[in-house]
This record gives sequence, structure tokens and C-alpha cells, in this order.
Amino acid sequence: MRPRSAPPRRVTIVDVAQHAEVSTTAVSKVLRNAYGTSPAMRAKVRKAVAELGYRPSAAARGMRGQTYTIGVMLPDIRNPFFAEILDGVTEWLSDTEYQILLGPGCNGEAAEARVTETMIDHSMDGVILIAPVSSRSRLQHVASTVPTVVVGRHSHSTTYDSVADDDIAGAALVVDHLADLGHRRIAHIEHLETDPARIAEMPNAIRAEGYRQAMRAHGLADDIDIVSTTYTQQGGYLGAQQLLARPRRPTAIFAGADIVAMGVLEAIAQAGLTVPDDISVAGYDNTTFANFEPISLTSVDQAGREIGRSAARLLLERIAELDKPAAHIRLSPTLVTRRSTAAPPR
Amino acid sequence: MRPRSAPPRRVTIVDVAQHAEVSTTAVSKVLRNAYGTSPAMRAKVRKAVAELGYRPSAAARGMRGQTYTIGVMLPDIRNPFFAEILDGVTEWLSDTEYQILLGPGCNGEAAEARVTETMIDHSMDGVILIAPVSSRSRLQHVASTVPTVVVGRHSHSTTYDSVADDDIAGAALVVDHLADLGHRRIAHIEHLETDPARIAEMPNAIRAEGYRQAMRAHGLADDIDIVSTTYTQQGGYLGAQQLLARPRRPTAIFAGADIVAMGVLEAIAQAGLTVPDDISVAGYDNTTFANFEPISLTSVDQAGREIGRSAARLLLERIAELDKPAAHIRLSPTLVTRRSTAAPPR
DNA sequence: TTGAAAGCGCTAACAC
DNA sequence: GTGTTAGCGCTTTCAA
Repeated sequence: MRPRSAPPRRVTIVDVAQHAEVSTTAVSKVLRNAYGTSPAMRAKVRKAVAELGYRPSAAARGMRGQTYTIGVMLPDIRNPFFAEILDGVTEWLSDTEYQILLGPGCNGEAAEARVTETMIDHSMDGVILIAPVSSRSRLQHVASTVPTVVVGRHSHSTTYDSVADDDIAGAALVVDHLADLGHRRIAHIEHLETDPARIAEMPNAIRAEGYRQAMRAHGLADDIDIVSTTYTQQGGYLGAQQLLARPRRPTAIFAGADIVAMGVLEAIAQAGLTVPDDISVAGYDNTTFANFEPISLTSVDQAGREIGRSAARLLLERIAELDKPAAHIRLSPTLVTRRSTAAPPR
Repeated sequence: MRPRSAPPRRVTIVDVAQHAEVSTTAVSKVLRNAYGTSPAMRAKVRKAVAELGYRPSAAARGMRGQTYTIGVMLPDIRNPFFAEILDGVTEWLSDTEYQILLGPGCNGEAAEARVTETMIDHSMDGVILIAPVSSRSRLQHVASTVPTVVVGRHSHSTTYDSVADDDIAGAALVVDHLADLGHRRIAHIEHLETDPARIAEMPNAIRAEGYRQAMRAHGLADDIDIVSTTYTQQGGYLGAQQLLARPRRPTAIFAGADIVAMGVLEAIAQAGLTVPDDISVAGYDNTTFANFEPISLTSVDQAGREIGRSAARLLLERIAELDKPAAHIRLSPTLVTRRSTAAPPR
């Protein structure tokens, strides 16, 4: 009745070697498809591995060679857009022998440092950092320790690769769409970026800049109206409240992220207004939420899956060739128009 | 200009020992707060650790002792309820030196096996399996290898601990609420469970059973109406379509999960009906989605955070004492009534 | 209280 | 093409 009397000793490479009547080196080589193994040997080893149910210990492997494990850090597990990226990563890696482990959702530099350290401590073969907020030097440090791909920042690092969408273009898609519908007072809710070093590469800051540029291009420079909050539902709610209280209320709100748009919709409903009759709303990320029929939110599609696939591909390439020059992929977003945007009230 | 010319050698316990002028054994002991270290020695070692920025290698640790890492497996990263549980786990472990790593979202037994194996391969100190679908014997196997807590199954295992909510009571809360409002034709959408071994412990099956019991208790045995699909948005959509096509349409739908309710709402909207005027809808899990003001879905709250905290606590207790008897915690759910439920149309 | 030394499971030189 | 051997960084006996 003792549940775990004897935690049975794990099958090791030595057991496999004995069972197959070869050396441990041979087993190791076969397992890694390394050079210098005869077909006969491979067959013997594979058979023994199967019969004994052997699995290599990633911990032991990590001390000498690879662990065949990729770490993925994502800031907020609740944001469905990140799940999309993750799907792409998973899809790309599913054909390989690499495993994935995720860091727990982390907000802020301290938590990010903790997560990346943990991944390094486990000697993961590479890490994918999704929308990190850490300083550039911190990312540099991580990348100098382990092959790294950064997703969602417009980086120009020579140390790590990056994948992001063209946020300037994405913001322009929204403004163009709203302007074409006849809107002039188009407001934007941004995630405030104070650190000047980060303004150049954080997507939120670039979306705001893209909004400004597009407004100017439409001759709407005087109508530029940005509220600075955070990319959260709460941020959208508070930001929208500010905008709705304006003497000349905007006729359209471009939220920097779908999660922000959720808060915006909530504030609008609470104010007794209707979307899109009284006010149009657009988001960014094209999450499942935006696609939810009763919501039907116009949103910028970043092709998260493709971003994830690209990130995984770049990482494997870097693992294979540590010195290869850094690649920086910019994917073009598209606009998915839905019922939350329409012509402004007259 | 070479980006990663020399990946600098990691600081090891030997470096710390030399710097502090003590033995590696001493360093190891201090790091683990082990018995037999003088205050003076501790001070010296701590100082050296800080000065050198030393971090223990989890990989190396894993070969002999603990890795101070907990693995959490969750089936679907998109379901916000799981994020809630995760928050609870994170909260409880934040006071400890344990780190968390998550498995990638997995659906199906094969994927679950892969994830748990990966965690074991990395010699994690313990694993928390959230709503696993694997067979009982498979869970037993995992638990006999590594301390395990299973979340969301009504298990009676002697090998692993478990935490779940009382799904019979949760279903009753919904039926009671709807019956009190005057509903009789209350339908239920369940996630189909065919494996007889699993019916007794899977929450979806127990919710369906709770629905049946509660309906009978209200004298509504003849109105029992269950559609079997899956716990997905698509499942809810298709299930609702079936129900709406009934000759005597139900006046209320109890979806087995909020994600299912999303699909239900979509089908209802598409059918040109209104919630709650034409039909009431209730969900299960009280996700952020249910709380979203424009939706305002009545839902059963499982106290996910508390579930996570309990799971983490049980796991640490088991890690400390491997032979302790298995504990099975059942938390009582509560009902959060919102605008999606009202009296039936007359 | 402290430290020397053996090994955890694996990979990588380097023989043969 | 194959096997022997020396570690990787850490924990853990076991002596001192």
C-alpha cells in the first residue's frame, strides 16, 4: 500500500549499451545521428532503446552538449495573440526533435530576467523572447549566453535575430481605413513609453508614431489625439473615458491592441453609446476576441502564426551556425475590417 | 565585430569556492541551507556568490539533487481560466526558491505524454498537471517518477494529490438559479466522455451528472436535454444550433464551460435571438470573458487562484515528504449571476 | 564544522 | 567504424 516505495531507477545509456552489446559512445552517437555509425549498429541501438523505453536525460545532456529544448518567454499568457505566435513556434518545431518549455507569464524587467536566467540555468539550446520589455543591454547579455530570437521589437542587434511586424504600416492601415470611411477625429490609445532608448524599437511606440504619420498624410495633423495608458483592458477603459469626456468627442478610436479595445468597448457601452453608430473602434492583433461575432472588432492582423514560424526557423538556423549574421524579419500586417467600424455619425 | 566570439565560461561553484577560499562542498551546503555551516562561512560564501554573480546550473543540479524547478502542464493556453490557476501557483511559489516552467499547450494523450516526459527528462522537482486527459495509469506512472499534483479531476489516487472544484455542486448552482427564475426547459451542452473509466473523474462528465441530478431535484426530469459536443467555442456553436432547432426550444442553456458559452452566444445572435430576452445562457469558469461588460455572462466561479495556490502547496508538501498520504481537495464553487440570465419569455 | 573524493548520465577527444 | 576515457557542475558520502 506504500504508494512510492521504490522510485525505479531510470534507464540510462549504460543499460542501453549493455542490452545492445555496444559501447555507450555508440548509443550516444546513434541517438544524435552523429557521424560514424553503421546501419547494423544503428538498428541494434534503436531496438534496445525501444525495448528498454530509454529516454535521454536532458539534465545530463545539458552538461556537455545540447538539451534539445527551446525556451519561450511570453509576457502575458492571457493575450491570445501570443498564443498565436506560440502555435507557429510549436508547428515549426514539431517536425524536429526539439521540445518547448515556456516561462511563466512575466511583467517587468525583473521577472523577465528571472525567467531568462532559469532557461539558461537549464542550459536550453535557445530562447525565443516574445515582446520583452527588458533593456537592450540585458537582451544583449542573454543573447551572448544562448542563441536568442526576439519577437516584436524593431531591433537592429548584431547579436540576436528578430521578428516583428511593420507597426508603422499597421497603424497606417487603420487610419487609412477610418479616414476613407469619412472620419477626421480619430484618436489613439497608446501604451506609454518613457525610456528614449526603447521608443525606437518598442511596437507600442512605433504604432503611435505610425498613427501620427498617417494622420499627417491625410491632412489630419490637427486632429491627432493620443491618450497614454497601458496595453491592458483597464488601460483601454480609462483611456476611452478620457476621450469620451472631450468637448469634441472623437468619432473613432484606434486602440493599440485588441485587449485595449476590450476596455474601450466597455467604456463606450457604459456611456450609453453604440458601436459603430456613435463611434467606431479598431484594435490591433486580430485576436480570437476580435473575431468573436457579437464583438466583431476591426483589427490589424499580425499573422502571429507566421511570426512564430519565422522565429523558430531563425533560432534553429542560429543554433546550427552561431556566427551567422543576425537576421531581422519584418512581416507586413493586414487589416481585417469588421462591424465595429463604419462611417461617422453626421 | 564578431557578435559572439567567446561565449564567456559560466561561473561555477569552483570559482566561488576559490574566491571565498573554502571548499566546493561548503559552497554547495550554504546554497542549499544544509546542515553544518558556520555563520562566518555562510557570510564568506554569500559574499563571493554576489561578487561573482554566480548562479547554480539547474542542469548539473538535476543529476544529483534538486533543480528547484516545478513543471506546470496546462491543456490550452487560450483558456483564461487556466491562467487564473497559474496565477495561484505563481503566487504561492513566489515566496520560495522554486522556479516555474510551463509545458506548451497540449491536447490529447500523446501530447501530454510528451510534455510530462520532457519535464521528467529535465529532472524537475515536481509537476502540476492541469486538467489532464491522460489515462489514470499514465498519471500513475508520472506520479511514481516525480511528485505530482493533478488539478481538475476528481481523483482518489493514493500516488498523487489532487485539487478540483465540486462540479456536482457547481452544476446545481446553475440549475437552481435558472429554475428559480422560472425556467423549466434548461438544456446542457457537455463535452462528450466515452471512456467509462474517465466518466467518474473528469469534470465535464461530473458537471453533466450534476445537471441531471439537479434537474431531477427540481422535478424537471422530463426536461433533461443534453447535447454532446466538445468544450470549445466551435462545440458551443454547433451544440446551440442543435438546441435552437428543437421543436420546443429550451429557454435556457447551461454551457459546460465559458468557452462553450461563447459559441452559444454566437449561434444565438446568428439566429436573430436576444439574450436574455429570448433565451438565458450560463457558463462555467467565470473567465475574464464572462466578466466582460458587453457580454456579462452568468457563470460558475471555481476560484482558480485558490485552486492554484492549493496545488502548489500540496506539491511542496509532497516534495518535502514523499511518503505522505495523498490529499484530495475539493473546493466549493460559487455562482456569479450577470445579465445573460433572466426570467424566461412568457 | 569542514573538505577530499566519488559519482550522477551524458558527450567529445582520442585512440584503436 | 568502434570503444576507452576524461570530464561537464554539482551533491553527497565519509574522514578528518
